[in-house]
Amino acid sequence: MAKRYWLMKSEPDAYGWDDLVKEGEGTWDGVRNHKAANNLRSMEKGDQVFFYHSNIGREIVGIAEISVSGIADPSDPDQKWAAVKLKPVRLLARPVTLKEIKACDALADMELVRLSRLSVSEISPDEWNKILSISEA
DNA sequence: GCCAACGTTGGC
DNA sequence: GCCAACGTTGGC
Repeated sequence: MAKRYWLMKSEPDAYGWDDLVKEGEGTWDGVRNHKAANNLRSMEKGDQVFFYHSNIGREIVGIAEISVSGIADPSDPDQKWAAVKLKPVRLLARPVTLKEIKACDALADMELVRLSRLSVSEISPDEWNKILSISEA
């Protein structure tokens, strides 16, 4: 399957970009929302992920890549929920804030904006490239 | 199976 | 700290 793009949110207090870099590889578990879990199940090794900091910063800070997909959530005793592992790729040239995303017509109906509580959402290649171009502008 | 009440998340 | 959006729960 073609490479896909995702956006994952985390509160930096709980698990931020710095933690991911420190560990080298992070497990994305603890997701207890069906829509988000479906997205996790759709991910494949090599997919690219924007790492978004919610609450503190409210900005996309870096790019990560799925390193292991389709595993069971280790924090779930029933092993019903999905999880993936991901590795940091690089920081963005500069963070792209939620404000900038909302201000951009091409990005205004991203799931991030429409469903602010969804912790894992899919991003179209166009949206991905647009965000990259904002960060490098 | 419907719907109101409640809890949680996250932006402001 | 407040409020809106959404998911879940529980009564019927």
